[in-house]
Order: sequence, then structure tokens, then C-alpha cells
Amino acid sequence: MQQIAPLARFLPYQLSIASNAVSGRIAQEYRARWGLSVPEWRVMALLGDFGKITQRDLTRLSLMDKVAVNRACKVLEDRGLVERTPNEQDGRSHLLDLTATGREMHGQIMPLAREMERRICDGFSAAELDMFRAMLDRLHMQSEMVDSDDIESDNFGIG
Amino acid sequence: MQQIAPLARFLPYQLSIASNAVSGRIAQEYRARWGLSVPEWRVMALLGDFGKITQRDLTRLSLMDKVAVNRACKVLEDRGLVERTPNEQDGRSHLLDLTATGREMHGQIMPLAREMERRICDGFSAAELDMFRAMLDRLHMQSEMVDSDDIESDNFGIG
DNA sequence: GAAGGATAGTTGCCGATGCAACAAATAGCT
DNA sequence: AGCTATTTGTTGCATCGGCAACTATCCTTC
Repeated sequence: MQQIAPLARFLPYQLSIASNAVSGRIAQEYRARWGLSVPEWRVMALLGDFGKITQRDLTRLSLMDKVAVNRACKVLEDRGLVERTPNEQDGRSHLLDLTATGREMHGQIMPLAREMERRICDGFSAAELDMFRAMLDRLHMQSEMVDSDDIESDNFGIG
Repeated sequence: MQQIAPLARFLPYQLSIASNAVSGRIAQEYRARWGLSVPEWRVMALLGDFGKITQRDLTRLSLMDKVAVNRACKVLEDRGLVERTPNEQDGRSHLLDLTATGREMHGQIMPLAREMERRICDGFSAAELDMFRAMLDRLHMQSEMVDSDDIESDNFGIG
């Protein structure tokens, strides 16, 4: 058991456990302080920035599943943090926005988010973080471009 | 909707969606080709490298929950890819290892893993990837060191 | 060697997440 | 206008993953 597992150098794995650790730590904080789940927190963050938008807009902005957005909105509405008004341009959807209570909570939530981000990233320069973000975005893109058939045909590059 | 959402610059969020995209893409591949879940794949990778070890060892090496390891082992055993032999040093546990069939599958799985990693990381230098891995590990560590009470006491650093 | 505590593995349960199917409304085509 | 396809939001269902509780075995201490 002295040997370092190759798994520990498999980048998708390292990415996964780092992401789980960071997200888990932040989720724990929001749950403990305000009883908010991650999707709920994301919706509040977006509504605070964008004001009256639809669930569809929230889905696109958050990159979450529309069902996750819908459930988060429902919970927030039941808690009186978010309100819906009819959308006169489109009868299928509603316009969502923070209530006064929701706006007040948003004012506490965002500073905590920034502070936790700052602490988690403590010790890295702005340039390092920018490069890190750029790499994340590119890995994200490139993972979606990998073509299965392509891999199949060359026998994993070992044939 | 022209504005770039601040959420898109929130590092834990970027980390989360990048990780989900990468893991999801790879998980899809393993599911389609061999019907393996991510935990099952990880167990096979570790058994291929370490040979006869216990579930406890697998839990430590994989950083997964012991329940996840147990369920993965059970599925792999039922599929005839993994076998248990009694552990003479400790009657509570068994020694797990790949069967001949499992070893054959392992021989196909690992090249695919490396090839997908290579394609997802295509365009980055070894130095960039090393730095990226180091940052992942450090973010992981630092997220676990953030102290709630500490944040509480300074009112999120906003006075 | 018996008792108490620790550890390995297992099971059940609950919450989170995602997809498929659906209803309501809109948009496009003729 | 009327028919069809698309889009938005919603519900139900299956799955996944983690935690708590439990059993069996081991270790320590007396």
C-alpha cells in the first residue's frame, strides 16, 4: 500500500474529488445557515443579478436541468423569498424575482459566497486563477467534443 | 440577458460544471461499452494495479464511501469480474482481485481511460497539466480547512 | 479469558438528481 | 382560420450516493 495509485493521477478523477470537496463544503455552509440547497442558492444568486426572468432563462444561465430550476423556484416561492408574476409576452411562463425578504437574504448570501471563494483560493494569484478558469472551461468543452466512434476505430490508439 | 452572469465567474461553480461535464462524458462511455458505473470502474482500475486487497484498502485508495465500494464490489463479483478469497489475517474482510475475465476487461478499460484523458486534455502541455493538478489538490485541501466560525466572526469581511 | 471499545463489512433509508412523459401555450405553415 | 411542431413548465419514476444503524470480528486491558 506504499505505491501511489495511478488513479490518483487520472485527471478526471482528481477533478471530481476536488469539485466534490469544494462544492460539499460550500453546500454545507448554505444548508447550515439558511437551509438552502445548491440549486436554490444558484437561483437566488441569478435572480439577484438579473431581476425579472423566466425559468427558461434561469435554466440557460445556470446550466442546470430545468427540473432542478423548477424545484428550486418552488421551494423559494413557498418560503416567500421569490415571487412569480404572469408573463404578458408568453402565457406559458412566469417572471420570477426576489421578494423584499429574498433580497435581504441575497445581501447576506453573496458576501459569504465571495468570502468562501476567497478563502478557498487563498494563496493563488489572479493570473493563476484566470488560467485555472480558462483550463476548466476548455476541459469542459473538449470533453463534449470527444467522439466515441473515433476512439472505437483506432482501437484506443494502441492498435 | 446580454450580461455575463457573475455566477459564471464563481470558481466553485465553474469547477462543478466542468467536473460534471468531464465525468459525465466518461461515465457515459463506460456505461455504453461495458455497463460499468463510475465506482465500478474505479474499483477495477485499482484492483488491476494493486491485486489482492480488501474493501477497506479500496476505500482508502479511491476516497469513495465504503458503501459505494461495497456495492461496486458486489456487482463486479456477481458479473464474474472480481472474486473474493478469505483473508487469513482478518476474518472480517476478504481479499479481492480480478478474475481472468476481469483482467481481460481491465486490459481494455485502461487504454480507453488514458485515451479519453488524452483527448480531453489535448492542447495542454505537461507543465500546464501538472500545475492544474497541483491547484486541484490545493483547492481540495483548502476547502476542507475553511472554518465556519471564523467567517461568522468577521461578518464575511464586510464590516 | 472476559468485557469494552474499535474496525470491516452490510443493509436500510432518505435526499438529491436526471430523464421521459405530459399539459398548456405559442409559432409556423398552408 | 386550422393543423402541426416546438417550447415552457410540471409531474412521476428510476437511479445514485451518502449517512446511520447493525452484525461480525478483532484488539486491548484487566
